[in-house]
Amino acid sequence: MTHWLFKSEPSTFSIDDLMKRPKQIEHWDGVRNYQVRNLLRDQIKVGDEGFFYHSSCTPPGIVGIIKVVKAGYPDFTSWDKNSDHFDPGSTEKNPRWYMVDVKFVKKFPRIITLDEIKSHHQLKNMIITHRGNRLSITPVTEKEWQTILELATG
DNA sequence: GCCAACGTTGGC
DNA sequence: GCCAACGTTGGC
Repeated sequence: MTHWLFKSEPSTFSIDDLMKRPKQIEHWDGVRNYQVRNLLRDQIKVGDEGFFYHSSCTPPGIVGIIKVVKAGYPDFTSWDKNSDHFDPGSTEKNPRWYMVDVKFVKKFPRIITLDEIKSHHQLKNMIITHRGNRLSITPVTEKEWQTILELATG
């Protein structure tokens, strides 16, 4: 099983929003980056777990865990003219963008802030700490996964 | 196929 | 609100 980090702006979609969804499941739509599209289509599998990261907020950081419950399938918002994520180059017959379904697993008792990640010797190389990183989903190593779990749950 | 311009992301 | 980073676009 691979671990991932899913980044979202809480003003758009937060872990609390996910908790309130029916069955606590939501599709992770709107990815419009080819590297991340490839991850969604080819790499991210049912049963994979990921951290939920809040970005563009104060403070940014990891707030909990989610689980993949449906593997990559076409992102239908891409051919919805009324969607913010509409892409005329993507059609139902020839989809360009993919998404997965994720389910809420747990919310941490405290946020693991980006500051804390950057200053931790075992976490400071996480992709999330890289300046200018624009990938909204990134792989997390086993070591990083375990280290953060320990920080979050003591 | 190069590369400058442009748009977006996201921390600060 | 600024700006660095970097992916994407489009002219050539």
